[in-house]
Amino acid sequence: MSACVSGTTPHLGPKTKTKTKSLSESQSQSRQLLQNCTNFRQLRQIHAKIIRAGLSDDHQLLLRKLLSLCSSYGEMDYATRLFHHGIPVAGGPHHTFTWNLMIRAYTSNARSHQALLLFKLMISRGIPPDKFTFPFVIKACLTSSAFRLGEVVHGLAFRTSFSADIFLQNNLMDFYFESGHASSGLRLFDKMRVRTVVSWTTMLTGLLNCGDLHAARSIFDQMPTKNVVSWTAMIDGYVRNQQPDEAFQLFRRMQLDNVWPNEFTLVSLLKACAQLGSLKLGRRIHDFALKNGFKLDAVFVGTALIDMYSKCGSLVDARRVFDQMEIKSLATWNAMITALGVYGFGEEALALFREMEKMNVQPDEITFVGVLCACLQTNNLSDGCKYFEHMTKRYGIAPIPQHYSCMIELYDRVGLGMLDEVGRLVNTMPTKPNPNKVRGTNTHATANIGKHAEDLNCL
DNA sequence: CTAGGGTTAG
Repeated sequence: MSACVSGTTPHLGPKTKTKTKSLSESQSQSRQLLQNCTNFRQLRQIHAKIIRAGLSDDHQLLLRKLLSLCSSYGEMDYATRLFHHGIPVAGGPHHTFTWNLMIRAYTSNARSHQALLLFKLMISRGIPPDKFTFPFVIKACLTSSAFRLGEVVHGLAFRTSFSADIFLQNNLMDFYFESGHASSGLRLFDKMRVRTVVSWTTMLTGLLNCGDLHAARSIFDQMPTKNVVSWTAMIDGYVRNQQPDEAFQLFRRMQLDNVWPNEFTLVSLLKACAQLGSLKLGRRIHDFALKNGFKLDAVFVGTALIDMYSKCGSLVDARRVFDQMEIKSLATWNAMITALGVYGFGEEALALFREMEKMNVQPDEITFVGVLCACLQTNNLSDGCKYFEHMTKRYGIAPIPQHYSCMIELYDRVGLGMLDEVGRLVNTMPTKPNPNKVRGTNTHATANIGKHAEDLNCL
């Protein structure tokens, strides 16, 4: 199979028609091929074939298929060129779909700025937006923090009949809450004539994110129907407010309501176990997850388990879960490295970090909190300095207060007579250290670690 | 003809 597709500039091919095959025939063939397309390489081959075969008037359909595939492969540069070559300049109402598709594609590929530019172009070209356009654009405003523009778009939609659309209203509520204008979000919610469970849950999480647990609970109690997302949002609200008992109470009520938990629910409950330091409860959740077919490779659950075990005093179980996970995320590595460091296995933590590097997983600042903590555990000042430099020079990661705390503590313990070095380090800090926080990086339930000392001997 | 939203780790 030839991998080489001529040229990198995509377009939708010659205007002249082929004589060998009927157009509808080759078009349905291309459609079939696109249906089974699994990667970008294949896509380019199919695209080349489409160009060779020529296209009928109905080529918008193939264009859309190509565009949505590009979007799912993250190939937005290719999609952009395809779009601008393939979209008719004049445009008409039936092309709105294609523009919407592109706007959404940019946003879901972290290019919401381009999504907004395209929306402006769409308006200036006179392509009429429809009820799908506005929610997509509001989403783009949210992810690119374009608050003023969001307000303008809201106003624009308000002058159309689309402002009554429930999706747009939910989106706008979310937008106002997320950009710190809770009162606007609240007003919108109050004015809504029809509300879905999503409207209520958006309201609920909006209030939780403002830190208003009471108002959130009141909304929760007023909800006409609740689903697993609403229950989980409320449970997680209690966890975030350090009320694990309340979280579990709610979980029991949820089960009485015959609502089945999902991965999100389990993650929240595991966080609650960690707060309680209850290994017993944590193991029960773990058993529950295994019995009910929740995969550890659903990375979030696996990582939450590692964190729970480590905070509840069982490093062995944490390590076991880690080793069982075939798919690991950056957070998974971070959780395990941090756990080893906290338990005093500094060498093992550093070994794991090197293994992570070998697997080409890019570390972040949290990774280095774990790494520097590990150096602190082994009182190894030279390692600490080495990794501190490794972090800033090799990875270009800017130090955060916890890094400085670790380093200062290290100098303090090991580097007697190195006061000059400490002073130099402090002077490079963007913000001055908070003495109360110097030892505050360890959130583990330290009291439990002693109780499970036998676990440590197994390592 | 075909689309869209709300809860996730350290």
